[in-house]
Amino acid sequence: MRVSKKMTGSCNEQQIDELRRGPWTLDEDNLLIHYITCHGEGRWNSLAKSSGLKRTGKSCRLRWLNYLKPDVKHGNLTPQEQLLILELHSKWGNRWSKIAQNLPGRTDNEIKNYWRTKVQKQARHLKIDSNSKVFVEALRQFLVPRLLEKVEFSSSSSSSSSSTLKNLNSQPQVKGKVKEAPLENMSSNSNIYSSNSKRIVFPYLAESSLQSNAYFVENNNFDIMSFNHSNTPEFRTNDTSALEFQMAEVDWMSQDLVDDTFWNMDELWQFKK
DNA sequence: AATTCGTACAACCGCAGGGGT
DNA sequence: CACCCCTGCGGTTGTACGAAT
Repeated sequence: MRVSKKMTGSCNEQQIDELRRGPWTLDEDNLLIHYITCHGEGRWNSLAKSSGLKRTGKSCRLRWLNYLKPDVKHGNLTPQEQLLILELHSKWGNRWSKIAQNLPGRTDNEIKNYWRTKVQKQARHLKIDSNSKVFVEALRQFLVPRLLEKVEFSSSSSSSSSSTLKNLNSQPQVKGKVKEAPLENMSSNSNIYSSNSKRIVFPYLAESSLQSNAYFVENNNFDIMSFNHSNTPEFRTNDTSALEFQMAEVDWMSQDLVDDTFWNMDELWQFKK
């Protein structure tokens, strides 16, 4: 494989000829890990040259940040993380790196892939533009409640302690405009699930119901204060009347959707039985 | 069993912005 | 100020793999 001259930065012709592309081998991974362990990360172009890797600095950086770095989480996104992505995407759009900063251990690339393969897939299925208000409403009305129930389900089944989801109706409810969530609590340097009772408010969700919604992260669990999606005033707007029609047209329990883990209702129905 | 199709995800690409000279 | 280099971001592509036919 050849690498175009444009992408190589300061490489000369001979170096370009030698550069490798495509999937990383185990040896290359080990070499990169070893080099960064000894010399630290950064200065990727010089790292690429000094390490002996026949890769561009860009490629080394990407491989390290997205895959090899020790604190990178691998595996499926939890329902909590999915909710957070939906929430943050509704606020910031395709600002993947910014979103990733609030999901410790998750990379922008992973979140971007998740959005494209799982969320946009549903938009295609519904024949809705994934950036449209209509699709945001669809997520709000159909996906978010399911994810919330998944969170509840996983919490109640995985923990016997009182740290599971709790109805916090006895807590003072947030009235009016919901305050911006203290997202700094979820910075990349802190584990959002590890601190005790850090309050996280999802304004996107809050806006979707007459009563505001607040979630408490406590001992690895989200606590639902309230989620009253049936009272969504926006659903009475002109914009969403079209959505109602489309929702009626789409079989949300079709095999295609059910098979998808993102929307899989199997466990939910099992839970409800 | 062979082929086609769809999905997930790793990797690449172009571009913009910042810092140094 | 202009230029160069480096870094990071977001969009896109390539490919491995499992499911469906």
